Amino acid sequence: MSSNVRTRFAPSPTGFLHVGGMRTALFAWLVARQGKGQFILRIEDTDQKRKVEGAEEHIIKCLGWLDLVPDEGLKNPIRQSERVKDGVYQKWADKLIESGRAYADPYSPDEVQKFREQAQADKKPFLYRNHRPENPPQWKPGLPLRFKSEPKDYVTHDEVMGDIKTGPEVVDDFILIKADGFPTYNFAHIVDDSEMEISHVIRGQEFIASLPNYRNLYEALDIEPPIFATVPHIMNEQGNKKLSKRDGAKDILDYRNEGYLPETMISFLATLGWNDGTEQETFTIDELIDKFSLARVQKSGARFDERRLIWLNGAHIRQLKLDDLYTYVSPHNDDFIHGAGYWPEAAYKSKYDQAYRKKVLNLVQERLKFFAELPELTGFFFEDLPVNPELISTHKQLKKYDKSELKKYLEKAKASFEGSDFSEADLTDRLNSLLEETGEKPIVLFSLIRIATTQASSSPGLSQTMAVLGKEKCISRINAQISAL
RNA sequence: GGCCCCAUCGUCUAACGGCUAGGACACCAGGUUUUCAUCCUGGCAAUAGGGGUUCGAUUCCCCUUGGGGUCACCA
Repeated sequence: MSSNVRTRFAPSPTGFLHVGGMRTALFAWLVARQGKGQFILRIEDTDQKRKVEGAEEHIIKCLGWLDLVPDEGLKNPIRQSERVKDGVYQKWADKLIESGRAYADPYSPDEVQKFREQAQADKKPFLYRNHRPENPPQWKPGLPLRFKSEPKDYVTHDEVMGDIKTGPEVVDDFILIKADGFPTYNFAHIVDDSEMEISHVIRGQEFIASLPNYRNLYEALDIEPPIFATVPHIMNEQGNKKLSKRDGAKDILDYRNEGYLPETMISFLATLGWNDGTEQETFTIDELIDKFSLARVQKSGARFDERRLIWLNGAHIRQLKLDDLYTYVSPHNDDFIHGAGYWPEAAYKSKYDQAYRKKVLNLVQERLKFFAELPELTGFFFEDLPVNPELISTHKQLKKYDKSELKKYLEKAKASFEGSDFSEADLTDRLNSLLEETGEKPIVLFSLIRIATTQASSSPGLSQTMAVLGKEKCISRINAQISAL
């Protein structure tokens, strides 16, 4: 066996990928990179019934988004269904039949189900081998082929979980080849991992109970087992079950579509159940290649807390250069952004140019948590929002004021702004003078002007915002507010 | 029910058997002369319970409790 590090991501194409699956892929990719080995994508499509159209393309797209590019299996995906056609699994199955380690299962699914229900009624785990037929028929296609196990004690080492001790009671005769001729996962992955010289099998916790069965099959097949690494599940927000699609887990591409950065997702996934022992909170992909280790992966499941993801993305966005941020939020040719990109539609009307949009973006960069928030944050920069009386009637200070008084202040402000060149500095000066003139507190006067000029519940700094909006818009909006009072 | 795994603030987590159990998210308060946000400062908040071993236990052992996984012709 080669000592080369080779890891694989082996999803079944049954739907979209969520953070749990994506994290497993990331860990496998990291182990391959840091071992200077290969990362292989293998599509486990042996269940014809559960196969979902487009799922394979989706998986590749997800890997591409995070730049976890497979060294093998990308251009010509390795599909188990095709290996079935090539007779790969049959060849190994024949070996087992010859050596007496596989036999035909003569029972119908209903009969097996009865055994299972009996075991359940007796409050005992179901073991098929308790019903192992004495003289099984000659195996032929159309019958399930079962592994003839040789139950025994095992101590199985797992890179994450440590040594797992099990007794013979967990080793059973499982199905190798189904009646439809396709191999089960339990059989196919072992054959494939061996033929593809996979060194580390990194997968979710749901497989840990099967490890003794796999050990038994490895022995029967005379295959040296790979290194096992069992990664605990990511739990849902309530923490009571593993994160699942059924349970509302989001498609990983939804995060891309909502405007999360790939580097955010990488750092988030890596630190969900792993840390390097220091107080470092975020990691670049290069730091992860350098520092990641399976041994430091948490043994218990971590809950998925989207708030941390949101915070992390905001932090990454703030660090972006303006031009890079602009590229991210603008329309590109990708299949997921159309028309105005993340901008409000109005941002692409002819009167707004790139320079204007960049000025706007610069003002909202520090408050942007994900790109999909952009229309809400910037709408008023591109179109006049209708006067919203509630902004004043619910304002904790302004609601105490008489409308005629507010009108008076707005008239004064307008008069001052008429003479402004609308540079940020001049506007700041004028706003401060207005404060002295009226003797009002900033919270009152500035809130009033902010509401009049934006009609939004919050905005960037007032003089900055006004400078970007320009004189014409500000004056006309103040007029609109005055007549609405 | 059998088997396996797990157990530190609300959440993610740190702590060769040895400081007042540390950090981050979230939340709360104050500051950065408008709001929101950013940034800064401070605050709240945890070793599931019980036995051992030890001078000393978050750490090692046992029991209990709790949580998760698994017991498919799904992966």
